[in-house]
Amino acid sequence: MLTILNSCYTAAQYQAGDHSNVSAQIDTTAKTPFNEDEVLRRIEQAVLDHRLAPGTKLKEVQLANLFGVKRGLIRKVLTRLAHSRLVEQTPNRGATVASPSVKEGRDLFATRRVIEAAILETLIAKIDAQDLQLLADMLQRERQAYQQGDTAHALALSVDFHRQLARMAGNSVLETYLNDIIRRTPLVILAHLGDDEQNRCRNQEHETIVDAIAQRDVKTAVAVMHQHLMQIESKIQHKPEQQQTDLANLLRLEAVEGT
Amino acid sequence: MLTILNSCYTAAQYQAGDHSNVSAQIDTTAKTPFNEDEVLRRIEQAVLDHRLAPGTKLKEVQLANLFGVKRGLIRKVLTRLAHSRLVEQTPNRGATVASPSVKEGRDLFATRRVIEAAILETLIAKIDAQDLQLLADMLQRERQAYQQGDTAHALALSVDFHRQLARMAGNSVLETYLNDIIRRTPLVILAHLGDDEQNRCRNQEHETIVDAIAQRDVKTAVAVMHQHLMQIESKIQHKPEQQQTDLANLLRLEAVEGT
DNA sequence: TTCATTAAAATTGTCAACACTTTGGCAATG
DNA sequence: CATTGCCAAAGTGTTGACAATTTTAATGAA
Repeated sequence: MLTILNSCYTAAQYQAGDHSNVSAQIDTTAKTPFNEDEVLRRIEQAVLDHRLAPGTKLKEVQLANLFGVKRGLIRKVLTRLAHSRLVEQTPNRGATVASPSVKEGRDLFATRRVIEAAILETLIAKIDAQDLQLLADMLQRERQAYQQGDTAHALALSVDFHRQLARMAGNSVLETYLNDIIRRTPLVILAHLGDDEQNRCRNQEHETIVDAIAQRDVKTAVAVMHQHLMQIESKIQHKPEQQQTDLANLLRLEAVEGT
Repeated sequence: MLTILNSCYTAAQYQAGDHSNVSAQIDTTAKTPFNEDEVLRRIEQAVLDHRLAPGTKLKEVQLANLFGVKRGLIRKVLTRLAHSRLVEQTPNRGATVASPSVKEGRDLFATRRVIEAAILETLIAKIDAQDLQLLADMLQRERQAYQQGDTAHALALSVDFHRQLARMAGNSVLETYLNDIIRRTPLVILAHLGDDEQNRCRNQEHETIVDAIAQRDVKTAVAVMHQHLMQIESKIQHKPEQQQTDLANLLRLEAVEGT
């Protein structure tokens, strides 16, 4: 299982249509019967980690080989991804990683401010000491990751922070919407900001938000959150050209760290 | 095409599994090659019109026969409906019309208040005379439908009003979310309120909201909208038993009015 | 009756094979 | 040299047949 995913084959082989080599390796070694949800999760994660660039073509057979699953399964996954707007599907022309417009990016951020504000308001009205402690612990870990320079981990924890607020607020619809927005945000950032360090959540601001929550100060919490998100949103404007990424490398990499 | 849909066969025939009769009728007369979107739209519309009760079983072959399409297409439609939470799918056990819990109903309404407020705020900042006139026209038609006692039409127009505000606001994400909520609301109402006249938008309040918009009075508009939604939300509490509805009748009916 | 047990029927899930559409290159044409 | 028409290759879309699972019905024992 690890063998497959560590084994080396060039991207050229995929793109030239030379799949025989790959298929062989996967067919023989593939002891991991990825299921639908698992495949979905991995592609989503690749987007979340800024490893899948907007515009990347997602071919059904290529993905099927890569994961060692039937094409039908990939088809279902692509449809689901399309529904959450992570990929765009065009009839007879297949699927590509979505490339949100500047307008869509702004709408997304504007809506995010509204949703996060609602989450804070709901959360502050009901949060208890235990949850506050949990948040404090998360911040601790996040700070640590930043200090150790583990950017990838820090990014993941930073996303988790926002998700955790939503979960604690206890409104399943708000939570779903926030998760939807979070999944789509990396594509906006990649398409219109570039993958800078700057364009990420700052730990400092997360701490300020938790302080305000602890004080039950809705106004401050919302204001800081607003500013926090604006920091990134305000930079959305220009659109550098998009590079076609090497699918195999990206997904392979991720597959290694998984079980 | 109309022939099929007007022709009479009892619900018992479906539920007893005697599909041969139905299939014959549809196979011979079916000149309407419903496509995926059309099938989806009709089922959604049936929910929106309070014609499909929560908990109704949706069998693949039954639907396929009813619409005169392949099972594969129905399968895709059901998946899409499941994604927007209008139906619930359980592996190997098929799909049923969703039956949202009281908790989910409350979350839905709470979120709706947030979204509609954001829409009003955005809209008031940019609305022009032309759009205001359009809203006035819509209200006019809505009032008329109420006065003529055409409840079904009034309900449809009432929903349109909320949708139109979202469209005019110009934030595609907010619009999508509101539409999502609107689609799911009838199920909550049916499951926990019953199909009373009372549990619907009041035209009067829509007029008040438009007045506030015209005055660019965000605070009032949001307050009235809040109250408007609360009126319905506050009643969600008890849950009468659910009747299993006769699918054929409902969808047939709808099919007749369509093109 | 009530509860297991089992067989049959109904329903959902999967897949390989085929059909259809798009893409890209090449040659002929103007 | 640009344009058009054509063909093969690469992709995507569909379907009928079969596999797997759940539901229903029937049977029999306690």
